[in-house]
Amino acid sequence: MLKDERSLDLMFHALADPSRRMMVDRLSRGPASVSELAKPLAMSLPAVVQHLAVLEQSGLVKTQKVGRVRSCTLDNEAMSRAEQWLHQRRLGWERRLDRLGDFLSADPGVTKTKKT
Amino acid sequence: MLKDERSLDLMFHALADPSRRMMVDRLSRGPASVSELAKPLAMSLPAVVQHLAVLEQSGLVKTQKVGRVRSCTLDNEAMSRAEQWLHQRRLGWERRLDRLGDFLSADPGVTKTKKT
DNA sequence: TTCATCCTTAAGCATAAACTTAAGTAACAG
DNA sequence: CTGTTACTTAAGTTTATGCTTAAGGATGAA
Repeated sequence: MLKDERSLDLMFHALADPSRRMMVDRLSRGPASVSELAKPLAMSLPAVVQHLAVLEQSGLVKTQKVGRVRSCTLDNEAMSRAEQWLHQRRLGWERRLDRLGDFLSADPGVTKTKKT
Repeated sequence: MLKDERSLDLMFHALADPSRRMMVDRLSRGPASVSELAKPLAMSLPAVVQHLAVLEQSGLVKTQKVGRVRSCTLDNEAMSRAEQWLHQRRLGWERRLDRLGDFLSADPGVTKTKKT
C-alpha cells in the first residue's frame, strides 16, 4: 500500500462501471475464469480482459493462471477497505445529526448557534 | 430511482477522485459552503464547482442556495446505498469462504469435488 | 450607489477511458 | 503434429474527465 488515497481512487474507479460491478457480483458467488466472467457481458473478450485489469490493479480482484485458464477471485480485504471508507464518513455524519437532535430536543426554541 | 445501476455508476465515479473524497470527508463533519470546500484544495473555484456538480448529480451531496452562499450537505441514504452494495458482495464472498472452511474441517483428506 | 464577496457560465485543452478489430501465443485434446 | 480453446497484445477511434482562464450575475455591506 504505497498510498492509501491512490488505492481508493483505483477501487472506486473500478466500481464505477456496470460491467465491472457485474464481474464483482459474479465473483462474490465464487471464483471464475475470464470467459465465465465474459459470458453475460455484451462486449468482446479483449474488452473484458481490460476491465479485469482495472479490477486487478485496484486490488479488488486477484487472479492466478493455471494452465491456459486464468482464475479470478474477490479480495475481501480490499472490498472491506472501500466499504469502511464509506462507513466511517457516514457515521461521522450520523453522529452529527444525533447531536443536533439532542440539542434541539434539549432546549427547543434556542436557535442562535455561536460559531462554525 | 430510475435506474439503480446508473445511480451506482455515478456514486462510485464521484468517489473515485481524491478531491471529491476530500469534499465528502469535510461534509461528514457538517455542512459547508462552496468556498469552505474549496479552501483545502489546490485548484480554481470553477474546478471545485465542477467537482461539486459531480457529487450532486450522484446524489451523495445535496445543496441549497441561501442568499449568495450555497450550502452543501451529505446525503446519508445515498452514502448508505453505496456502502450496502459493497457490504452485500463482501458478505456473499465471506459466506462462501466459511462454507469452504466447514467442508475442509469436516472431512480432511477428501479433495475430489464434484464439478461446477 | 458603489464595491467586494460568492458563486456561475462559457470556452478551450490535454489526458485518460472504453471500446473495437486483427493478430498473436500457449495449453491440451485427439 | 494439428486444431481448438482460452486468453493476450497491439493499434486505433471516440467520448468523457479534469482542469484552466476570462467574463458574468447576484447579494450584502457601507
